[in-house]
Amino acid sequence: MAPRTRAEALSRERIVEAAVELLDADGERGLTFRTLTERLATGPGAIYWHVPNKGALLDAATASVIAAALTVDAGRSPQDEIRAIGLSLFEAIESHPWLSPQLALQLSRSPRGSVTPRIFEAIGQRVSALGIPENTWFTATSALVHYVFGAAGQNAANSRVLGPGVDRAEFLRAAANAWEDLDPAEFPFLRSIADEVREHDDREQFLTGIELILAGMTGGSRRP
Amino acid sequence: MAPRTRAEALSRERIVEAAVELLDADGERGLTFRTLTERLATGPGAIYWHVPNKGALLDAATASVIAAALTVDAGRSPQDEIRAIGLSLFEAIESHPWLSPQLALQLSRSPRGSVTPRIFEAIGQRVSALGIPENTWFTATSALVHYVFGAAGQNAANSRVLGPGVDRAEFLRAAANAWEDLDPAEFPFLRSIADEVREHDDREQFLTGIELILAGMTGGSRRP
DNA sequence: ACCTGAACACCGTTCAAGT
DNA sequence: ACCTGAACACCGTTCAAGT
Repeated sequence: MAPRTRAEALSRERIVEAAVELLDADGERGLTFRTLTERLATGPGAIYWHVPNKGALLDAATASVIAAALTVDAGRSPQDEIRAIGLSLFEAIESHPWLSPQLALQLSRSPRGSVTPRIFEAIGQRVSALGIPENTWFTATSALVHYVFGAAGQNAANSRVLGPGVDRAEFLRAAANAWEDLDPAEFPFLRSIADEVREHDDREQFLTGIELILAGMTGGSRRP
Repeated sequence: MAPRTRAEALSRERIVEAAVELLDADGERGLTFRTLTERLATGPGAIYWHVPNKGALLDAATASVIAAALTVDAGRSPQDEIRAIGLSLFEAIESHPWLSPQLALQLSRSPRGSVTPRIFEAIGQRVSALGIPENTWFTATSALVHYVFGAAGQNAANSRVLGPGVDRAEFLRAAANAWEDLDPAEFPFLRSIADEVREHDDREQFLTGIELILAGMTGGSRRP
């Protein structure tokens, strides 16, 4: 993490880029105005000239990573593209775990922050191509987006715990073992699925969840 | 927010209780060791005697609110109880918006933090009573939990933006109007659902999403 | 217009000292 | 065993001053 000598002039893009690198390297706590100024070989005042505050900087970092994740190849069906977008977001959050709480905050802020609207738009376009009634589009899209965020968030949290040194299979095994040791009276369900936890594949499970929602949307019964 | 004279001795419970009150009143930034010591009429050292650090305090506050939300009356079917638990969590997060990012963090931490396992257990018990194949329980439960968290998180964010003074209908109207003004080429979907956004009911939409997943689980086709 | 860097207010946490 | 409160290291942000 050697401080870089200032070749080019400072710019909003260079600041955001450096912020993403710091976040990727050390998580939320890796990004402070001290680490940032050191990395960019400048002072805090210079950064405040380009960015109004730290929140805006986090927003910009989030937007730049998500925008890249939302561009996926054309698929052979809307369903395929929904799977592709979901998986792309899933992987983006997996490799940038700091995105998860950030997205949770972004989710609101009305339609101001451009991130959530873009995700809604990307998935909604495919939902509207599924051939389901127009008055179900909004709800169906919301369900998909919420599921993706929830699932990806959990996964991000896992990969955060894992860290660089920890083996994934090892981690799952330990978690499953811990669940098996829980009080049978209080946690019968967790004990019953411990075996499955040990062997499951995150990505596959994520996609199966999308499948559940797609099945409910296109084939399932509607609520009375 | 008058500082309370110290009647009873300090205890972990009294500290957690005060923390929840401060969080409810002013969100995450409302809880600092200064506001907490002022409220409890004591010094920081006294709090550190009962609680190891701020993270643990937030965990305890989360656990206390979630535990209350997870106790629901017996329903007439597993589906009914799943709806009841989902709605109860939804409402808990709605009235304690600080729960949302906190849950996102809690989600991982292996099975250590007791919160996520309890939610999994509560929903999983009902899923296992649905009569679907045992090897689908884990994935189905995960999908439900992730959906609940994602949806509730969005709603929490909304209610955070709303604040005490802002009208809900007003807020939705403004959001819908903003979406209608977006570039038609870039955001055709958001424009098309603006009307629906204006009139939708959060709680109903949330439950319909649960219905989608339930339908996918019990009736829908499975992925080839 | 863009950058410098000292200074400010505030935060979580520690710890020697009291009872 | 439980509490006090001054002190420490660190944080985001400001702003007068430079170029």
